[in-house]
Amino acid sequence: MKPKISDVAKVAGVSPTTVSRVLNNRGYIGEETRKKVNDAMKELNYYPNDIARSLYIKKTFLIGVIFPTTGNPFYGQLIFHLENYANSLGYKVLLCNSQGREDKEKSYLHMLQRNQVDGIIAGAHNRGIEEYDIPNLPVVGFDRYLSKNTPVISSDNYEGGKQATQLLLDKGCSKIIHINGPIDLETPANLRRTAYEDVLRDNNMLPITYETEWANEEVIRRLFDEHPDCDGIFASDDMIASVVLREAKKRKISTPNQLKVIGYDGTETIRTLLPELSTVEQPIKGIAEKAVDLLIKQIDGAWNGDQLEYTLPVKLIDSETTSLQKGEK
Amino acid sequence: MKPKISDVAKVAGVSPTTVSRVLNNRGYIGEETRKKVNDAMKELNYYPNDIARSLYIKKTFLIGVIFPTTGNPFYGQLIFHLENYANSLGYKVLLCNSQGREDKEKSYLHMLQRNQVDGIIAGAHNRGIEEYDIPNLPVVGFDRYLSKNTPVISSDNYEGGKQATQLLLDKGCSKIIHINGPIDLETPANLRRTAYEDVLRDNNMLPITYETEWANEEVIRRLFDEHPDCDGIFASDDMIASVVLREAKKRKISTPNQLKVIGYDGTETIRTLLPELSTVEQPIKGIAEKAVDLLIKQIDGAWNGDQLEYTLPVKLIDSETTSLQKGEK
DNA sequence: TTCCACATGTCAACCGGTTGACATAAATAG
DNA sequence: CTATTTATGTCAACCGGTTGACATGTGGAA
Repeated sequence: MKPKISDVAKVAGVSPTTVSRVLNNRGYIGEETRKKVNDAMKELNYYPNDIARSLYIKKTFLIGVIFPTTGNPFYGQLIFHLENYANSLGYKVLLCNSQGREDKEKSYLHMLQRNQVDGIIAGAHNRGIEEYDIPNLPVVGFDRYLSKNTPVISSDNYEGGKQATQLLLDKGCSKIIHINGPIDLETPANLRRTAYEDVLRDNNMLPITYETEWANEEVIRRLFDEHPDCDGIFASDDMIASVVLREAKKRKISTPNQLKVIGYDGTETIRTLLPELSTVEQPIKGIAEKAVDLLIKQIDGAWNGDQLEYTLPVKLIDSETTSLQKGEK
Repeated sequence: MKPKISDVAKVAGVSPTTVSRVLNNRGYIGEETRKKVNDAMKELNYYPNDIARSLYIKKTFLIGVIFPTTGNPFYGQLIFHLENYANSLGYKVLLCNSQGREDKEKSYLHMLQRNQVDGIIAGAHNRGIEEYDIPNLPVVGFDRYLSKNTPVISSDNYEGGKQATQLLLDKGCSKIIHINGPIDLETPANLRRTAYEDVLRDNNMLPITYETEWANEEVIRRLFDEHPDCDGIFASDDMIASVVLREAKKRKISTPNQLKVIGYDGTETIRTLLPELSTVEQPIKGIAEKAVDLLIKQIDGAWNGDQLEYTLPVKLIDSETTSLQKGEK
């Protein structure tokens, strides 16, 4: 059986209360006693039962993290930073892969409540769920409006969309098409599209947007079929951009000569595997830290609740797929 | 304050014990009573406190998962499947990104014990830690020997290494170099290297292996500098392979004509971003499910402990970077 | 000498749900 | 009409650590 406080007390020759005092640094403790207790803990390989502790103090130091899947490099990296930063602040992460499925997300939400998590960070690409309005449960959203009172962290989607579109224009594209996720998702990421449309209209060009949930080849083939004269594509994520590049290659459309492509996200994985892809890099680490900070502020009751949206700057990466070719304007 | 069992009992007009009976389906319960209780729970938005429950039943349904980082597509995907499958069996996942750092891994190990996890799944690329020999704590390793009694899941590393090397040979390569992780890590993944060396020696060729912890450009540049006549590279993971491809391109070495390259892992991410890369695909989902099954078997005391190594089959993907070019033999 | 900071012990309540023992009563079966 | 099954209540112990109240005893300062 696992040793408990009373076992440690017995070995150390002190009372259980004293052990608890050592554990929590409360009251007066003599140096030798502290040593005896610590030695006993080591000898018994004792680790305090945090479950019991949590029950009494009504705090678990657990945070639930709900995202579509760690398998996607963007979320994988975001979750890495979330966990890493949370850990450095003494919090632990309960992982939930919702796969964008409403039913899974709901059941995770219940599970997290049963497990008495101190707070939840939930992320983009899930359909609307009203149930995030949980009394006394701090929540932070990423690129996603969860309820009227939950703060949302995003990168500067409008600015990113604007810069990406403007870059294609500057590099001489005359027919620019945008590929985005489904617009019915209520997410700040839609601002990328808004920015794209604004920039095009400002330049008297017609915005055309294709919608696709994932990096769906079929949609991209359709795009090429319907717009053979397209010479610039702004994809709302790098995976989609890479499929675009591939399809262009298949059709002997040269990049960047005939077609310029820019993606979105700029994960380390993409920067390693596909450094030639121009993209808009999101500050993933910054997003993660902001989200955790904000959540813990809520947990500690130190959040005044006035600012609901937090926007972090993006960085344009002008790489080979948008290079200005000689001979072009 | 959060409602508790006694609050539910009050609203439903029954005793706390009856509520518990409904919750756990124990003893006799009348249909109307069950309904009254369920209604009361809904009305109060009641979720049983699993912390309290765990304390009594001495079981948390938590499993700790320790891997270098969810940011890497391979681990990200593996962890996705681990969580997903564990979830389907009623278990929850506590996420730990060790970053391959021994100190972090140790502190995670202690954290997990304090949190009373039912078991731990830990993965490759961490240096040796003796402390995995924890009495009464089920552990499963992935591609990593944790202690003499912990079972290890791996894909068939020897077969994978053999097939990869053989493929390069079959496609006509005459000087094949291998790039691997540090050999001092005690992992079954070293069998990839063993297989490579065996195959080369069987063909009277000299095995040459470069070691690198990560996808390190410098090592790869050195390889090209020192062996300009190399015409086949077997990289022990796809990230490294992609850096090889890039360096080759930089040096105007054409792939696959002058140089054939094959990687290892075959994650979805790589298959999407770099489908031209030949690789050895690991059965990630299968690995995850086997690991969870084995862990839960241990937890349930249903593991006899006789078989310590579990090997799953790999799949060779012969794509463009190893294509046989016309004109070559 | 007196008082107070320091050090430790004893005891019991508490966190919220689980479980077994036992009591009671209605419905159903033999 | 009795025996059994079904349905529910009361009560208390328990899981393991936390905390406050209170007692006791030491040594040093005033």
